[in-house]
Amino acid sequence: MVLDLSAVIATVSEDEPRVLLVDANTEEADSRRRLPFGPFDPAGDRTMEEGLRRWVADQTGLNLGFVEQLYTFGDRFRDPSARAGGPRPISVGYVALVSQTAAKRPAGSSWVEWYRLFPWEDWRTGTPALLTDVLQPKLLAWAEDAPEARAQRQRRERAEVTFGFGDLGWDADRVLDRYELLYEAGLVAETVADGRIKTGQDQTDAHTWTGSPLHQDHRRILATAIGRLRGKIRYRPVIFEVMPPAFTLFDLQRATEALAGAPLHKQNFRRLVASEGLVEETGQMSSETGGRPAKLFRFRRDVVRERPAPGVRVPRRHHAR
Amino acid sequence: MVLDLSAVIATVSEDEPRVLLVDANTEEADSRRRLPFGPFDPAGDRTMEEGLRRWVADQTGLNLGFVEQLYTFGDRFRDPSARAGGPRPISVGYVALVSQTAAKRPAGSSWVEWYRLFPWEDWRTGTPALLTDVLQPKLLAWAEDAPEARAQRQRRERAEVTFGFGDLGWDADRVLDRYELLYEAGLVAETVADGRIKTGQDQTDAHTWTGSPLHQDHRRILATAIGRLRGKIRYRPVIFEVMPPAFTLFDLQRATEALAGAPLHKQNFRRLVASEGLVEETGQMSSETGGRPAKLFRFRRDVVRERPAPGVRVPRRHHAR
DNA sequence: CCCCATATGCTCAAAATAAGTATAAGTGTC
DNA sequence: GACACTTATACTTATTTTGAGCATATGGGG
Repeated sequence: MVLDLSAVIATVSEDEPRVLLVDANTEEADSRRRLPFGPFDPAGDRTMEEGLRRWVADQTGLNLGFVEQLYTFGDRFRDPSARAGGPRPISVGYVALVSQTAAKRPAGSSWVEWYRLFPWEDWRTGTPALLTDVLQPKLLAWAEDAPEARAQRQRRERAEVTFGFGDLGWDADRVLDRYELLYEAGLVAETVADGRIKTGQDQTDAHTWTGSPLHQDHRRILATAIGRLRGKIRYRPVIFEVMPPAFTLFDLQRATEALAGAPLHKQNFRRLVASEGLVEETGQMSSETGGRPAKLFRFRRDVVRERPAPGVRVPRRHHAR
Repeated sequence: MVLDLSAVIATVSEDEPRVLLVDANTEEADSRRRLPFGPFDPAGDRTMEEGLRRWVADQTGLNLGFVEQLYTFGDRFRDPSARAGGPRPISVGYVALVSQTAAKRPAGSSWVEWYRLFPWEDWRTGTPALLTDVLQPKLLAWAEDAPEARAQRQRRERAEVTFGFGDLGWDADRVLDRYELLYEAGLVAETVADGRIKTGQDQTDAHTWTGSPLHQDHRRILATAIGRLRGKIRYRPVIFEVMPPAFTLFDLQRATEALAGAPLHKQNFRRLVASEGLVEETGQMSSETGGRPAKLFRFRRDVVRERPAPGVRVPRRHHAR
């Protein structure tokens, strides 16, 4: 049994949320992009989080700000290509945020826009076309494909709830549920790569919307991280971890929208952020906005001493537009 | 390195939330009460959750309903009595709920009211006297006790925020933060037992409010579980996991209050539960209430197909009364 | 000086919350 | 059987929060 630590290191730059992936090794035959990972050294590290910070600094030169343990992934067949036996890989997954200004590009890895890996999660410009045009029909077809009527209904209802079809509404935090459903339905690159497709259907075009398959269950770990971050921004001021020291309120809004994957009402956003005491004016202005110059703000650290659960107000659910 | 699975198995009976603890072994010298735990068998179990269900059924005869992974605990000195070296214990903590009707008492273990382990967390009958009379002054004294003014202020502010002193308000979900602070301040039995008390003060009376120390960091795992459950009841119908098949609305309210540790407004509670479609009438009545007979309700399973995040409305924060 | 773009301030209706009052329908007491 | 007492349930009201829009401010570029 081997225990390692996997890190979802995220940031927001140019209004896009990004995650650090280690490039596929072109030397190897079946290499895939993967999350950075390191061993856990029980002798050397006092805590797992400390161990994580250490090897991330060693490997990437990044100094992590916010770090939180996500989940421990230990299912058999995490790596379907290695069913033969061998040591079972157990990973403790972590999510970490770094400031967009600090996010240089470590050698051998890349900052990948996470909505290129989860395009159905990006509702910032309305309901994703992929969802209505491709995934919804394919999911319903998959439901029909079940052997008996009962299973068909169950599949259909599960799809309706997790994807908010009809007037159910989209629950932004359920990223993992949606990924798992798509995996089962054979609609992500990993299902195909894992050889789990049983039907005669050609579903290899999943690559066109999810990109190439990631290593092991790393896209699942990523989905867990995105869901956790979306929940977290509501009651902890983690959004400021990805911001530069000074920013306009609209910058802050776009970063929030990037993580939340949903558009926000501009006037209300600024009203709430200000009234909750999350930010304070720096006194300076930014004239890079193209129109009227915007005031620059900074994070008001005192807010954590004043209110127990300070975060940006983001609706958990929203509807198609 | 050893990996095991620890379980916080909780229920609510007679309006008290309870957790299953394995009794201390009176044969052994330094034995303490502990959470049930079992090994993780990578060869036998397909998933960790499956492994957990298996050994819980074997050891206790309980069939777990809701099960959720909590956190993986891997700090060095989880067991301060075993600093010498030796294998480092890593535990994946789980929280599980069982119905109060199914909760028989397995041999060698006991259902312990969790507010006997965390008396400051029970606000159902108002602000706990222990908090205002004992813990608050002792925490402030501990803050004063810091070596320099800066550290004093930091300690004081940390105590004020996590315990909501002044008009800050109590954040019911921060159970772990509060336990950790009390541990550092030497105000729980474990600090004393771990030999972490440095000051000359006699603080062994922590036993009088926390009871005897639990094994290793098991009270920390418990605190994590309570916090998680309190958050969870708001957006998942987990409260019904501890209810019998039929119940009155006031039964449901008391179970909710038990987990949340806060009183709820009766009329509003029933209005919300009904309007959210969480329950439906069974058509029967209960006359065991002492006054006017109450209608019996059952959980409406369909609610999870209708709304993405169905849960009981419980305020996250509340104030002293 | 006018147009355009964005920032910022303010209003208003709808919805959700919080906290009552009022009434119903049983049990037990005398 | 009248009455006190207990709990259940229905309904009202004030307040806060939210969602969405309109109006105005202030820069840059012709």
